[in-house]
Amino acid sequence: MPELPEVETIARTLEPGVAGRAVLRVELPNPRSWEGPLSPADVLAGGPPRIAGVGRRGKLLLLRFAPLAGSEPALPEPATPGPAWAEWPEGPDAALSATPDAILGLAFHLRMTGRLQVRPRGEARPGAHTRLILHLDDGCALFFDDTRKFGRVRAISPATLAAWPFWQHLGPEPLLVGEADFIRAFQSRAGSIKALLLDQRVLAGVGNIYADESLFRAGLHPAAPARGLGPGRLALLRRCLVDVLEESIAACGSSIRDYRDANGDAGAFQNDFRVYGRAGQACRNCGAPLAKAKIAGRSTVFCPVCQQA
DNA sequence: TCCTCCCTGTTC
DNA sequence: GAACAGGGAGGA
Repeated sequence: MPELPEVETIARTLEPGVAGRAVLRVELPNPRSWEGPLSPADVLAGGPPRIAGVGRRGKLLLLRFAPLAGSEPALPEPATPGPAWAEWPEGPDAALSATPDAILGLAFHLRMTGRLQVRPRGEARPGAHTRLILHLDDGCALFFDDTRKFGRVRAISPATLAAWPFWQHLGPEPLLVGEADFIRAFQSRAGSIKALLLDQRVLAGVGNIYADESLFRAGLHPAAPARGLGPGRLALLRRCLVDVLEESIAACGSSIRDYRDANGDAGAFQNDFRVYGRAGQACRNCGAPLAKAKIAGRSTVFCPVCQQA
């Protein structure tokens, strides 16, 4: 279940193997994993695109193409080094002023079980769960595998990004949003605090794991109406969410069962979970047994003593 | 605003 | 052999 820290880790580990490579051929063993108005053929229509880098926006992993020779730069270079578009002040939307039909790259949503991995020459045969293969000019191939077929990939251009509601409605990055904007976003909507944390229009990149972990750290009951929370408690939630996301990124993410980074390595943050997956076990803070309930349509683990509405 | 569906491997 | 996991689309 790649959430923000896992996608960030995949982006960072994937970049060395693909940056500077050209995509010679796109193989699509499972067409249902491809979505959007642009086809794989559109990606190659202007000649083999060259991969400039790997980024992230929310839970989307972005394979960024270099501009074609002779055309306007489709995307500006990130203002800060590193693969994350999230750390890019003006964001990829700055490219909307560029050629509207230029292929900017590919956007992957890994959902539950999606994996990205570069395989060396000779190992480029699709497996049972391979959904997409990008054949690169060094003989290697980038594999998109996804056992549960929930993951999706699409080609993006300025025009299709502008017409993609999910992209247009994505909320701010949790690691970048300021305290005042965070508080405003949560106070302006109805619903439980957990439902809002999971809503990608409020914040981009938080899933079930980091919602539960940040709520525990902030001492907030997941079913608490967000509107009833004062600015102080929301400010604390933001601090706890930033902490847990940064700790997880430092640990290369959480591996429940499926998640691996682009090198095939597991993360380590699952060892630091305080509530997720620990229903019935003792609260690390007070010793009470952790409760489990379905909140916002997701299984939710929390401490009924430490977390209050 | 909440429910169902999509998927399949794992667990009960 | 059923329940469960879960992000987002789409419908009630």
